[in-house]
Amino acid sequence: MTRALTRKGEATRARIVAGAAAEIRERGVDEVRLEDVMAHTGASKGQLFHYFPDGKEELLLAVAQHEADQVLLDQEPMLSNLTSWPAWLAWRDRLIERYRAQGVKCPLNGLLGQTGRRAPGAQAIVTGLMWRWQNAIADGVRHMQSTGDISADVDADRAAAALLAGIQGGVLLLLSTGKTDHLEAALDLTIDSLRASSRTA
Amino acid sequence: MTRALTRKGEATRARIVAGAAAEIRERGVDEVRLEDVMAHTGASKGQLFHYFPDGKEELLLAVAQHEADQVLLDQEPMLSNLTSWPAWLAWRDRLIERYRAQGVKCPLNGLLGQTGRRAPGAQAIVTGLMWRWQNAIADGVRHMQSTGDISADVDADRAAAALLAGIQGGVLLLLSTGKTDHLEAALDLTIDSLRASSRTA
DNA sequence: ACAAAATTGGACCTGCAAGTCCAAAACCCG
DNA sequence: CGGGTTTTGGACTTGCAGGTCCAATTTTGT
Repeated sequence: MTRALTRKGEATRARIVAGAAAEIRERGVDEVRLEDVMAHTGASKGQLFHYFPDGKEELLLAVAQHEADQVLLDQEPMLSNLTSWPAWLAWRDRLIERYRAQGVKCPLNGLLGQTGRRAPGAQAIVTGLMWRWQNAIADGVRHMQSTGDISADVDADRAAAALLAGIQGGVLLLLSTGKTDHLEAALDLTIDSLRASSRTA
Repeated sequence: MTRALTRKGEATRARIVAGAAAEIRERGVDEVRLEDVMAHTGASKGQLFHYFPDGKEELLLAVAQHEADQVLLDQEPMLSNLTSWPAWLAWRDRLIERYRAQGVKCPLNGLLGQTGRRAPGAQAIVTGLMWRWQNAIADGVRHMQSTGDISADVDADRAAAALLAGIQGGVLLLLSTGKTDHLEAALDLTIDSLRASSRTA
C-alpha cells in the first residue's frame, strides 16, 4: 500500500523532510509555513501533498521522527560505551558541546508542544526517544556497577531517570537563558554523585 | 498613559486573563482562539482589544506573567522555608503532588515554544521565573549550610541550578510520559546527594 | 517503444481567526 | 444632573495558509 516510491521519489521525500527539519530548527515550528518548505527545498505544493497526503501534520510527524533519531545518533558512539569514567566524561563533553553549538535551536522543543498535544503520534515519538535514551544511560550505569565503579545499591533505572531529567531540564533552561550552566551543573553533580556512591558504600 | 482603568475595567481585564489562562492550560496555546476566550469569559471582541490593544500577543504575555507568578505561589510557604530536612521533604511532596494533579496541563510549556521565540517579552518572563526559583532553592541550600546540614564545600548556586534542571526535566518528561517518575527520581536523588555531602565531608 | 504508474508544477479554492470600526450603554465626577 | 470618558457588543473586513485539483512530464517495466 505504501509501497509506491521509486528511487527518485524516496530522494525527494527525504529532501523535503531534511529541508523542513532545518527550517524548523532555524525558525521554530509555528513560524514555518508550507510555502517556506517549498521555497527552501525547491518542492512544489503538489509534491508536498503527494508524499504527505495528510498534509502538514504528517510532514511534521516525519520531521519529528527524523530529529528524534538524530538526537541519539549525535551522541554516538559515546552513549553506547559508558564503560569507564573517562568515557562518561567524553559523553558529557559531547552533549554540552553539541547543545552549546545548537543554542536556542532545539529540534524537539516545539514539536512537543505544537504537535504533542494534538497528534497522538508525536507524543509516541518523543516518548520513544526518551525511553531509548534513558535505557542507554541505565545500561551504562549497570556496566559501571559490574566493574564496581558504581555501588550495587544504586537503582540503575532510577539513576538514569534522574540524569535524563537533568539533561532535559538543562536543555530547557538553555533555551530560555542561552547558557549551558544548568546543563553542566546537572550532568556534573549527578555523575559525581554516582562516582561518590562507590566510595561511600 | 496606561492609567485609565476603572474598578470595573480592572475586574474585566483580570477575568479575561484568568479565563484565558484556564483555557490554555486545558487545551494548549495553539488550540485556543480568541473566540474561545470570548465564550469562556463572556467577553466581547471589543473588550479583548480594548484591554489588549496589541491583540493576542499582548494577551498571551499577560497570561504568561499570571501563570509564572502562580507557579511560585503554589510552592509557598514551603519554598521560602527550606530550613530543615523535613521542610525540604515537605516542599518535595508539594511539588510532586501539584504536578501529579496538573498532569499534562503545563501552563508554561507552550508559552515557551509558542511565544518564546517570537515575543521577546515572554522569554524574559520565563527567565525571570527560573531565576527567582533557582534563587529560592539556593537560599535554602545556604541556610542548610549555615546549620551544618549541608557541607560548606557545596556550591549553593550550582547545586540549585542542578536541582532546578532536574525539576524542569522531570516536568517535561511528565508531559510526554504522563508519569511523575522522573520528577521524583530527580528530586530525591539530588536532595539525597546534598544530604550525603554533610556525612562524607 | 509503449502503456501504466509515479512524479511534478502551479493555479485555484476555502475557511478561519485576527484585527478593525463604530455606535450604544454604563460609569465617573463636578 | 450632564458632559466627558470608559466600557461593551458585535457586524464587518482582510489576509493568509492549508488544502484541492488536474494536466503536463518523467520514469518504470516488459
